[in-house]
Amino acid sequence: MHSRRPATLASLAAELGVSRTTVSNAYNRPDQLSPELRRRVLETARRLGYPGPDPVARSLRTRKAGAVGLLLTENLSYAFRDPGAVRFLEGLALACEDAGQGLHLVPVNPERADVASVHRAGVDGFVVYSVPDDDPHLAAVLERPVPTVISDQPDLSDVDRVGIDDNAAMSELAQHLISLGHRRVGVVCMRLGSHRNDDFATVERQRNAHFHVQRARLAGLAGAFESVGTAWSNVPVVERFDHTIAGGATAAAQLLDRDPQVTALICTSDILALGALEEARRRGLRVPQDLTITGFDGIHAAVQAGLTTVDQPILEKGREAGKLLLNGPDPGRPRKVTLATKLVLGNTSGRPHTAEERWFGP
Amino acid sequence: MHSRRPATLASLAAELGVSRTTVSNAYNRPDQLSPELRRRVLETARRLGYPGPDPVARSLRTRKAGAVGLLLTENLSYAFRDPGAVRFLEGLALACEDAGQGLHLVPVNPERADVASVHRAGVDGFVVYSVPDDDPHLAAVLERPVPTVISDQPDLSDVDRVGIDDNAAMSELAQHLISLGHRRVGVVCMRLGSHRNDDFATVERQRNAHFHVQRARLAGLAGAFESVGTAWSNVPVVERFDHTIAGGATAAAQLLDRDPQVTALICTSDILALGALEEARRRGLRVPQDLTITGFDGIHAAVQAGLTTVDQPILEKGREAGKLLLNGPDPGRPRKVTLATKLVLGNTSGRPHTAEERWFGP
DNA sequence: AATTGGTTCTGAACCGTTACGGTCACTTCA
DNA sequence: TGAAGTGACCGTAACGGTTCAGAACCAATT
Repeated sequence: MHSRRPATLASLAAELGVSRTTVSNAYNRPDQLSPELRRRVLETARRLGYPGPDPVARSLRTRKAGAVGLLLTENLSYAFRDPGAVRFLEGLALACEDAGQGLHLVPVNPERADVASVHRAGVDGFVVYSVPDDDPHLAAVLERPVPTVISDQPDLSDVDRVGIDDNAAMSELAQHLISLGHRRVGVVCMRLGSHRNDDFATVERQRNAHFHVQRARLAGLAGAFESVGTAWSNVPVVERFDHTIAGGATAAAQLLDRDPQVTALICTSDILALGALEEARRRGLRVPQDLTITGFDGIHAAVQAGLTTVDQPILEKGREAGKLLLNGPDPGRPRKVTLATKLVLGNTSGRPHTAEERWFGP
Repeated sequence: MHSRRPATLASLAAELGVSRTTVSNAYNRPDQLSPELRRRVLETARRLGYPGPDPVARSLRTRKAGAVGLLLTENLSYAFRDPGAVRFLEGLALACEDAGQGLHLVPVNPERADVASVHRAGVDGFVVYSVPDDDPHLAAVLERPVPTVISDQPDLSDVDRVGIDDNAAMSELAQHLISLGHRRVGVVCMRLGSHRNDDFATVERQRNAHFHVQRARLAGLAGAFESVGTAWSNVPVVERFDHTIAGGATAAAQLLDRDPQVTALICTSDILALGALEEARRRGLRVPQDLTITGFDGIHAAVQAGLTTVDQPILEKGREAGKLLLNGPDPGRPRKVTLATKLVLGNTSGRPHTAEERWFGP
């Protein structure tokens, strides 16, 4: 009984001797028929096991699905594994529940370029979160005749976008480190391309990164440090494909092995920074006395750990993206929303050792 | 251009002078037409801005939506706020991505009984997670002619279910406490009904709780303690409607104010237990020397905090629910999957003070 | 010459609904 | 008393596809 669809609106109408329109109205516009007839319709429906108008057929006719699609470049389950993604989704969910809209997570296989899932999603619009510039799924989304809002990346000129000023935010963080006296630093960043490169990233690779956000953050760092005379090409930048604490730890290790003289490890995400903290502890390096470590994002665990980081309003980003998609009556000009960030000074950043201290102790 | 639908399969066919079938085949069954014609179809599609077959129309015809619906009783955003829910969803997402299915989160307003969102969701089946026995949304789901799997609660005899043995698991935890010597205990539990009662719960209220899981856990406790002579009606049970750490803290306070002699605080969730820990710290009570505190669930933060708790495989529950829904060719008999739990002995449980210790110190 | 088999394409039915523009009987009001 | 209104219901035409049983054609076999 729970798996057959015995009755349709038409068969119900036939049984009752009324038109399909009337049955439809019984469900959707109670004021269009007499209470008595409506009662009879509903009662007969119950008797025949008619579950009410089919949602898909209704969607086809009304041209609305009652749901927004979410595309992210990782596996579907990543959405629930990464604290940042979870926070973004919470915000998006808030916008959806306000509007009574469902949230349809599109399954993506990052391995194969299987765009079919994008074509199969019955949604009224898409929110795209943090995908690479050249993601084929994104291209598929943009081909669909529904509104789209991109968050974080990429920044396409003719598509709505909500994000932060990654360059400026990272630059501000860099200024902080510079003012503390750091000149010789290392960087741990997230993936810069679609293929795995768990290694150092050349300046060229940084410039050509397929991820707008990482590109902007690195550029912010580069600009700040260049301006005080640190040649960026000498700054080691290690990349990690997987965004995990363990990855941050091994990246930090790789960096410290290459140049034990660095006084600060700048990570482009909190997750990576938490890994770096682990590695520092493992090596017996005191933070921040022996090594400064910074993150980016302002996730809960990082703030709790006292990390110096950039707090960005991830939840609001999700909510804003949802609002833009749902409330916006689709104006002509693409909308660009840039939210504010805040530098959070934790206890993982401090003055580097002076040369003397380095040799003779503080 | 991104918001109009200029072309349809039919108009494309007309333009090309072929039948609609052929165009459809070009997308869905490439082997059914010559490569040359297919190329022409696809190229003309691009020229006309045809985005490919409409997903909703396709769903109507094929009778499959390519997505599973998720119903939970709280606001949509709660799914991303509660660590347990997030973990469950991660598991469910794993099952979905394996099957290439989308995940459609149904927006629910716990205030109004707005069942329409359930009727509007175009999905091939539902997973229902932890809703009360009498939830109207659940009733609406069961009326829909699609398969359904319920996780945790409620346990309806004719619906697939995946869960744990809450009664036995809690009983095992109780045995542990009993063997340590605890006889005078207090309990903090989650909501037992649909209306708010942030207060003590009578035995009757416990028995009639609309949440199967809470009912079973309390019953497990009651059984164990009754069997060693502790009259359950004397055991104070405090209920909290909102599942938050802050709620756990105030509940613990309420309990300790009522009976400062309790030697253990048993919480039916880790979140509540983390709150209880906070309150104990606030009062200067040492855990476990002065007070034993236990949780339930085995979420990350709890294990990290060294909480004595019951570890339940939340992720596997989600994944199993998804698999049941997606792989199962709908056998006649409803399937019941019960996963194993594991008692985790942390450092928040210990022997209670003896009478002498209580008065004269250990 | 008739049969067989394979490829390529088509016609028509069907999926289950809602939007739109009526009709019809029955007041109401001047 | 006739015109205008109102409430209740209906017929038709989409909505945009997929599917299945053939038709048409051609080459190869009997």
